[in-house]
Amino acid sequence: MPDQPSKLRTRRRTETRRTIQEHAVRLFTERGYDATTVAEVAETAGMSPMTVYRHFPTKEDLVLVDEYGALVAERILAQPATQPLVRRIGNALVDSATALTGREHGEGPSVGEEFLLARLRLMISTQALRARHLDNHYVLQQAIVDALGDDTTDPDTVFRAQVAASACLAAMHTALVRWVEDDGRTELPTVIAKALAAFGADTVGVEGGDPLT
Amino acid sequence: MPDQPSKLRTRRRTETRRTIQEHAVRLFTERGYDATTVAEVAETAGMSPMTVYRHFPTKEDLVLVDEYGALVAERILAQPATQPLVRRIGNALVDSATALTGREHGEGPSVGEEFLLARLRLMISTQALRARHLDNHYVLQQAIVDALGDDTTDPDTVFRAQVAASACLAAMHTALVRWVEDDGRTELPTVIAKALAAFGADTVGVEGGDPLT
DNA sequence: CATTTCATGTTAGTTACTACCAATCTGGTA
DNA sequence: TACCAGATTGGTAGTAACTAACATGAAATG
Repeated sequence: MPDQPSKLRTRRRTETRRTIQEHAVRLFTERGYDATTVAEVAETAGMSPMTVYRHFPTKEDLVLVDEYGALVAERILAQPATQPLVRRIGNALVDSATALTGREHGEGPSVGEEFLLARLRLMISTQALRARHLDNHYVLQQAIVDALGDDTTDPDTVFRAQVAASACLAAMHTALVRWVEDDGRTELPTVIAKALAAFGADTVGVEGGDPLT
Repeated sequence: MPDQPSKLRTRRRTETRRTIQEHAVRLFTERGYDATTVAEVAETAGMSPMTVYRHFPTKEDLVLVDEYGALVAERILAQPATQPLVRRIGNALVDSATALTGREHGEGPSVGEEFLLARLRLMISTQALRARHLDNHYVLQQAIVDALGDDTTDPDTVFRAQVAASACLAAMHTALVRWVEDDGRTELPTVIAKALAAFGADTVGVEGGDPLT
């Protein structure tokens, strides 16, 4: 039983995955998500529909790959537990976004970012995709709460963590939408920080906004 | 051409709607949502599948009826515009919940509330339903921003309103989950208020929590 | 080279949903 | 009462997203 099932096989595997996904996103963008069938995607990618289903369990998964979840959970752990909840979570979200869309100052969206933008455009404009994307946030929320590692015996503590996580994720999603509407011209971490600051400042009232703004 | 197409017709219409929905929720709860076909629901309700689809465009809509959206939008307008955003929205959410689950003090869940609980249990445990439910929040968010009626020319103001609305709705959703896990023993408005206070207090930091807690 | 494992293809089936047409029923009118 | 217009329902056929079961070719291991 090979722990690393032979480099060549896994390479081809991820290769075909990429191929399928790129063709899918392109077709969806051109003709619309609902108007494109999985069979058409398969044909364009030069394979049978079954193969597509083997790599992506549902049509939605052709667009919704979650590179984000693992990053966030990892960065939550890096935050000092002394900070207030929303700050720990917020920082982790901003850091993850930085890691995801790393670009040099002054540059425009990179190639990878253009792909991300295309996918997000689909996720926001298509009902089915938007719904599943928001549901992914729901499980990411659980991951964050777990990563926070606060006292899990006290239901009230858990509840507060859940509220903080869901609220932060919602703010981040709003930031994502704005980022897309701006075609990614502003840097993503900046927009997310702005969103978090906005809802933080408003919650406080008027007493001096966050310097992040 | 009768403007009010004869009371009796509309009455029967809403009647069959209720019938279908009750049978559907019961079957879904007993056998599971995915394991129950629309054809089975139709048969149980004593009608053809076509009729079910005439009354509910999708299987998901058999569970997801939104009595909440209109209430919230209406109550946003009732809030004084001097308050900070999250308070205006939060108050509207709590008030709407009160209106929705009005019960006398000391009572347990009413009949209507039991039905609501059953539907929410399905919405939370079933992927497809949970996703669509969260997506409904997404459109409710837009309704709230519109109802706030703040300066729509300044993109930053709109952005802040969107962030506040989405964060509040996320907090409310977390409250809903908790309410369901508690089988509705605590009163819903109380739980929602607690959630909003939690994320408000945490955002502020430590400087004196909200008296709502 | 033999064997086992994996990626792919084929076929047939289920189910949500749509389009279209026919039958039936209801509410009001001549 | 007889009748008409519109609304409600039913039936049939079709599309498309999946799933299960089996066969085949290529690749990795011994």
